[in-house]
Amino acid sequence: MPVLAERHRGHGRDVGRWGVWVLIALRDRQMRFFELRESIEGISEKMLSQTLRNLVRDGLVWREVEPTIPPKVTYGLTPVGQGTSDRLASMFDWITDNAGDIRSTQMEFDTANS
Amino acid sequence: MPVLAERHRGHGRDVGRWGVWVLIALRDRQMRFFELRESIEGISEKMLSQTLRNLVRDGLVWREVEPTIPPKVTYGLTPVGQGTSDRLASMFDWITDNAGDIRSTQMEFDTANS
DNA sequence: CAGTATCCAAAATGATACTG
DNA sequence: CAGTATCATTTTGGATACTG
Repeated sequence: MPVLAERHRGHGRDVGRWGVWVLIALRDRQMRFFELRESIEGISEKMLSQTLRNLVRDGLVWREVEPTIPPKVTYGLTPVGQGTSDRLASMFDWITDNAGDIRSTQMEFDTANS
Repeated sequence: MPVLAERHRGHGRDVGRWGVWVLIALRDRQMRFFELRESIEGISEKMLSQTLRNLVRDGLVWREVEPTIPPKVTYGLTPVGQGTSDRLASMFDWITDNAGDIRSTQMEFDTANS
């Protein structure tokens, strides 16, 4: 999903297939890096790190470091990120609520085209 | 963006980076294939065709063929697709309205990290 | 703990040509 | 007009090892 509704290269940035899940994960509460890694099934450290960097750059997520040893790094939603996440969640809820419809349509489609 | 809020392979389907733009484009009115191609800047026929097939499969978009020569094929949003598109648009509007914030955050970020 | 670096595999996309 | 087929390329992601 692109941040900034622009398709032209140079502006905006794509948060990739993982960005939406990070935004959703942070909706309930702020989290440490490892908590995000554990709560987002299937994400690698590399992709989580990369996705977070882009979201921070875009101002949707903030990052706070406690320079202890070992360090603690916490992430959370900024106001803009919160609004984005809320609207994203609304869309997900809509899709989930209509999952029955979607599934049967998919099955009909796959049956018709096999 | 995944259709069906599931990350596990086998279910849901990814409408890719173009799906959101198709959903947005069809928000105002139904369109023919070539109209979509012209209104979505940068999309190739291949990707448009592929994206539309997935959206139809997912029941977010309907497809109607007039078997004339040459054929006319029209696409539009189903009720589920309309709801999805509305919520997507709401998120885009939010991001657009906050583009100023986002841009300055990006610039600060890029300055700080160069 | 929270990353980065490197290398490789896989998937998505683009360009071009072609068809009913 | 509305696609599909094929191939090249770009992009993305995963595995692994390493570091402050």
